[in-house]
Amino acid sequence: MTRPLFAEFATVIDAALDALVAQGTLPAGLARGAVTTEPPRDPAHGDLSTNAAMVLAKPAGTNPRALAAALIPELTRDPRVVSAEIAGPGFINLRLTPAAWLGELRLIAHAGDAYGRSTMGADSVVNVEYVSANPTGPMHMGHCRGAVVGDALATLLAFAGHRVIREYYINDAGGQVDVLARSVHLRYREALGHDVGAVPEGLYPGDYLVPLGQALAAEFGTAYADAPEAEWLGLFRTRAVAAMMAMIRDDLALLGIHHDVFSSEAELQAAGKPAAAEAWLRAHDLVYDGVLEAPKGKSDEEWEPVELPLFRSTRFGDDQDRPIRKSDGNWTYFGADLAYHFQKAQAADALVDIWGADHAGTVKRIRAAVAALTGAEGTAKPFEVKLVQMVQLLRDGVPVKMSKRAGNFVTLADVVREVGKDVVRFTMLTRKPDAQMDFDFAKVVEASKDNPVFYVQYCHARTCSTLRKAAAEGFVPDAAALDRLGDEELALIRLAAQFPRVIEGAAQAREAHRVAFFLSDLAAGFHAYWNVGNDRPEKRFIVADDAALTGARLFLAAQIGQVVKNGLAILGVTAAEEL
RNA sequence: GCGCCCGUAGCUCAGCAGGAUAGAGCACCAGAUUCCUAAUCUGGGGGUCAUGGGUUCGAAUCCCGUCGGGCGCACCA
Repeated sequence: MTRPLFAEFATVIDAALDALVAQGTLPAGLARGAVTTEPPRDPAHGDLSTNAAMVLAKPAGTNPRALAAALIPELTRDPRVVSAEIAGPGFINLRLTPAAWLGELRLIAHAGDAYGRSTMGADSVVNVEYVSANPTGPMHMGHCRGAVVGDALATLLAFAGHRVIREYYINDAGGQVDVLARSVHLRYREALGHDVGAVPEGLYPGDYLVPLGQALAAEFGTAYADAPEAEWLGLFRTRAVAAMMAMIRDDLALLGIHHDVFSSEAELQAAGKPAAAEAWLRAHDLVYDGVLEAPKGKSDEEWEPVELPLFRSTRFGDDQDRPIRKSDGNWTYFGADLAYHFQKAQAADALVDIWGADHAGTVKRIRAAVAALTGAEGTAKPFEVKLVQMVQLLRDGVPVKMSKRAGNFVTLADVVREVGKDVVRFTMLTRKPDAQMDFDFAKVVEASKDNPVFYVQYCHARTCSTLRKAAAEGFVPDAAALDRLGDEELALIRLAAQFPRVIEGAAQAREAHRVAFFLSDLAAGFHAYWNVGNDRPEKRFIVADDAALTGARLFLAAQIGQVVKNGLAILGVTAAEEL
């Protein structure tokens, strides 16, 4: 066998359905997309369960149980099937031979680091844009979750057979980076000995700009100290953004995150991309000059009706048409972002954006833009925005106070230094992204079974230590006597064998956290099996007077460790060999 | 006023493209541990899946309404 068991049986079921079609029992051409092959919720129901009869009964004009009855003789032809029975409303439950499961164990050993890899993605290109923090300062914890979620998703998609582009969009064209440039200029003058006093309201106060000011003072001397802004703004902006991006890359590297592509908004604009997009949209009557309505529910005292070039996002489900340029003629963030997404779409088959939840309000317009720009001929490129909720930092249950104004936010680098990359990454994936989460410094480093990070890593380390100890006693993993493995061991194999399914499901849903939850389950299963050995020494991995059984058990331990390792690799977490 | 996300056990959360008796951990209760595989273990109680309708053979899951919580609502990125 060269394919994971669940994938293998999906085709077995498919073939059985084909046989029914050939017999004339089942009409040809029925859509089988809803047919599933999965483990039953209750293990007592068997090893594999399919809903094929239930899903196809209606379109076939029959009832589920009758269809199931016809399907069963076909399914039991497979020598790996011990029994097939109809259950409940029309499920077919299959029991497989132990040998089938032992084969899966051999497959894990054979595939090694590639176990779970899928060709589902069919080499299609997915662009995952994540982080994209403004280049105005170091990464703080607000960016962290999106960074980890995006990075793990990118790895997951690659594992599932996609070609992945990891991309970072640098917002280096708006007013924020002018503010940055001014803030740096202040530090530059400060470095030259000018008395600058307190950092004025509206500029970035953080100390991280001090070294840059000093470097610029060393490089340019007093040349720009009293010069008008127009003479230095562009230069300082460029230098500041470059310095901030270097800092951000270093911060990301601490988490093991490396993007393939960094796209600059300023370069995009300089290359005329937004203008080209506007022209194209105007030609298709998707941009027009109009006046927005005053926002409802707000006082309209400050409201001034202005004619602006508006994108018809309402045609694609947005609540309001959106301006792509400001009244001063500059591009709005959206105007540039729209062109940016078009650019990304040209180099990819599908797009995923990872955004902070505070940007939820702009999802509709960008979705509309992608639909408009990529859907002109035929179907639009698949595009998803994944929102990531905020993280509340706690220290022993007490919220960590942060004030952006004072500049004393907790940086990502601080947190990684304190608790480590692996803890940060795994913890960020222990909750679905659209739920808020707490990150408690005390809890995430706790070495107990209550901490999933530890629990999963300990599982891997335990398999390693077992193999080390066994080796010292002269035992090695050996598949020769796998048939000595019993029900407890087979249960563990069944659990591990779900890994390929989990990968495909998670990739399809673009949800890397499912991998983390699966690993917790697998670790729980492994630890539970281990604990059986407490009371029953004959169930331990090393049974000193039975080399064949010990070899088989060690083989099992090695493969469980392998699956945990593969899962952790997707999450970007080190599979430590000892803790 | 509108939009988006959320509402599952006392607490923190899963629930896999609707599927079989809704799961896990914590907490709680009752036991176990002279054996070192104790970085504990076994067992147990506990849920009208916010709520009211609808679709379906079948709904925590899909649709609509209501209540409650969070976030966002012009040329700021």
